[in-house]
Amino acid sequence: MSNSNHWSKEETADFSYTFLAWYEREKRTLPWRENKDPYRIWVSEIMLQQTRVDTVIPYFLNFMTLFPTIKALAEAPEDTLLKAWEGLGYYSRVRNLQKSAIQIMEDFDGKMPQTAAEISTLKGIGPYTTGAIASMAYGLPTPAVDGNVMRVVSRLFEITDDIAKPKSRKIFEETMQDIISRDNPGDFNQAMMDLGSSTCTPKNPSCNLCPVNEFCQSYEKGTVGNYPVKSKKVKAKPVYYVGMIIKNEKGEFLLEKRPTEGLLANMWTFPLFPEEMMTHEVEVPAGGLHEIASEQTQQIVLKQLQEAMTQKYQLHPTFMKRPLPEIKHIFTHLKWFIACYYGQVDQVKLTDLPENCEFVHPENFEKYTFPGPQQKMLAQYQKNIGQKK
DNA sequence: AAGTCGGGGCT
DNA sequence: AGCCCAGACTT
Repeated sequence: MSNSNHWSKEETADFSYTFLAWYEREKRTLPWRENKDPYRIWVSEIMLQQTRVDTVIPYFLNFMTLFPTIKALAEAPEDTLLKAWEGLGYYSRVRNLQKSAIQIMEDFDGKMPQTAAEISTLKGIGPYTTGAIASMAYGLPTPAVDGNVMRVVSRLFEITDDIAKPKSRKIFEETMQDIISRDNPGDFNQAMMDLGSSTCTPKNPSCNLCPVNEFCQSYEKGTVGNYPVKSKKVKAKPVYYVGMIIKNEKGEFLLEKRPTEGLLANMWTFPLFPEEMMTHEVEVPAGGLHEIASEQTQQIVLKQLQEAMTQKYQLHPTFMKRPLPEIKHIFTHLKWFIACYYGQVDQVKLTDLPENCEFVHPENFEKYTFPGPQQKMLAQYQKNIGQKK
C-alpha cells in the first residue's frame, strides 16, 4: 500500500499555482467549456466516458441542437435519441441520460441538483461524473478520478496500487482530496485531464515539457515508466454468427430490432443466428463456413439456413451457395465473426413476420439505428452483390 | 470483485 | 494485435 500525499501546505499551494497557471495558458477550447451550464457539462461528461474528445465534439454539438434543455431531453422520442448516439457506443449511457432528465423534471423541479450527494443519485452518474459536475459547474472541491487522474497521480506520488482494481479508486480519491485546489477545483480537475491527454500520456510521456515535473516523484527517480501499475484484461472471446441478408422483390431488406436489454439493445440488425445452429450436422473447418470445400457439405448448411428462416420468419429464401467474406467486429469483451449469406424471397406476407421485424428499403435506412456489425454487413453486401446490377 | 457494455485511435 | 480512453451498472 502506497502512502499517498507527501506534500506540505506550501508545496500543495505551490503545485496548484503552477498547475492552474499552466492550464489557463494551455487549455483547449472545447464547446462544453464555453460556460458553466451544468446541463452542457453533464451531457459532455457522459459522452466523454471511455470516448475521445475529438470523437465527442460533433456528437455534442448535434445533441445540443436537438435537445437544448433538460426538458427537451426528457421529452425526446427514444428513436431520435438513439439515432443521435449512433456510432458513439455504450448506448445505455443515452438511455440513462434521459431517465435522469425525467428524474430531474419530477424530483428537482427541472433544475440540475447542486450537491454531490444529490447529483450522484442520477442514473448513469457515478463517482467520477459526480465529481466532475460538482467541481466544474458548482465549484465544489470534489475529486473526479478517471483513468487520466489515476495515471497522473500514480506518477506524481509513485502509487503502486493496481488501477484496474475497483478498490484502488479510493486511494486516488483521497490523494486528490488532499491536493485539489479549494479556490478552483473545476479547473484543477480539468487540468488533470488536459495534462493526462497531452503530456502525461500512457506511453512516451513528455516529461521534459511537463509543467509540474519538479513535483513528480517518479520523474525525480526516473521510474515514470513503472506507473501506473495495471493488471491485464482478459481478451475478447470469439463468437460465431451466420448473418442473413434477405431481399424481397421490392428491393427491401429484412431487419430485426434487438431486445430492449443487453448488447446493442433496441438497435437494428440483419438477422443473426448462432453458427452452431447451422452446423450441428456437419464438420466445420477451423476457418469457419468459408472454408468448406465439399459441395455436399455446403448443401447441408444451406438446408439448415432455410429451415432456420422458415422456423423463425416463415420465409423461404433462395440463398447464394457461399457466404460473403467473413466479417470481424471487436467489442471490449467479445469478438464477433459473421458469415453472411445473401438470399432472395419472391413473396412476402408481412403479417407472418415476428413483431420486431420489418422489410425496409435502403432509402429508409437512415431512420434506423445501426450498430457497427450491421454497418459492416451492409458494406459487405454492397461491395459484393449490390453493385452488380 | 468480476462481468457487461462500443468504438476508434495509436503503437 | 494489444492497449488506451473524461466509467457505470449488474450480479
